[in-house]
Amino acid sequence: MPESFLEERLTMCADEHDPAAVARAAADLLLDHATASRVADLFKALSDPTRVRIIGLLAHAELCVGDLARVLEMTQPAVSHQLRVLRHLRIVRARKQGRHAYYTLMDDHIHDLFDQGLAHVRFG
Amino acid sequence: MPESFLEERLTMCADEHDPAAVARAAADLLLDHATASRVADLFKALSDPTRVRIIGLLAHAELCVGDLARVLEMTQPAVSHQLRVLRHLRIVRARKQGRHAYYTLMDDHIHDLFDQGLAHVRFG
DNA sequence: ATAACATATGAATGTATACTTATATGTTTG
DNA sequence: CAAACATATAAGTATACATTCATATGTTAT
Repeated sequence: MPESFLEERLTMCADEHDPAAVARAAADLLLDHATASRVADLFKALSDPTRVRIIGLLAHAELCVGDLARVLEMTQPAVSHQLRVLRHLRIVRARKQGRHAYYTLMDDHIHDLFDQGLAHVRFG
Repeated sequence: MPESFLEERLTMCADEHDPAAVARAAADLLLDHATASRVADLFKALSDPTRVRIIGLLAHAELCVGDLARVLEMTQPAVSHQLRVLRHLRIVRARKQGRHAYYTLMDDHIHDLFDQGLAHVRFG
């Protein structure tokens, strides 16, 4: 009964059930490499303390690079590098005005993820 | 007006506003290092394609190490290594029975995060 | 134009980490 | 007890990456 494996969360084990059924059921649940990599990349954005702090700040306000560096007490190139990472992951957006670059979060999904992760750490 | 910075999402810039007010407002929003690291560690669990696939499987069923390795088409030590990482991050729990170790997700928060990340990748 | 400033990029370095091969620990079966 | 099996760990390697220092690009002000 391969379907039953999918209905609810129970134990699959090739030693105790039909190995072919287990293999088939698990293969249905398994993410392909491409999707798994995209999900991993998304979470990688929030897997570094500096980026978490940056995202936490940008969740509330638009800030320029210099202020970010000042508040984080980090060098400007270090902050700029992380902003580039976040930019390439399409998590952050830069608005250039004069000699400043103002950064904000690209969308609210990241904001939601951030809040959920923070909540899990604080009460959970 | 430092409070106004906190109310809504707007632009802060030490060059255009009172630098002290910006510094104070941003410092209020800034996560401390310890919290940021814990949040980062949580997301680190989902920042690797292999772990994403493992978590995706365990979100639906309890599986033993051998089956995980078979389904993922990876060596047993490689899977065991990632399971140890997830165990140390308290994201996964092992139930030992006989010569098998059955793994499940520790709690549903991870399940929620996984779903949200996957949704963001698939639609959005 | 030149100086001062804001940001981005490049090279280099140290550290973390994902996987492999080999082995150790512990469990069932003969 | 011995053999086969399931899982965990150790050592080694290769890659990824976060930061620093130095420099490049571009903007405003004098």
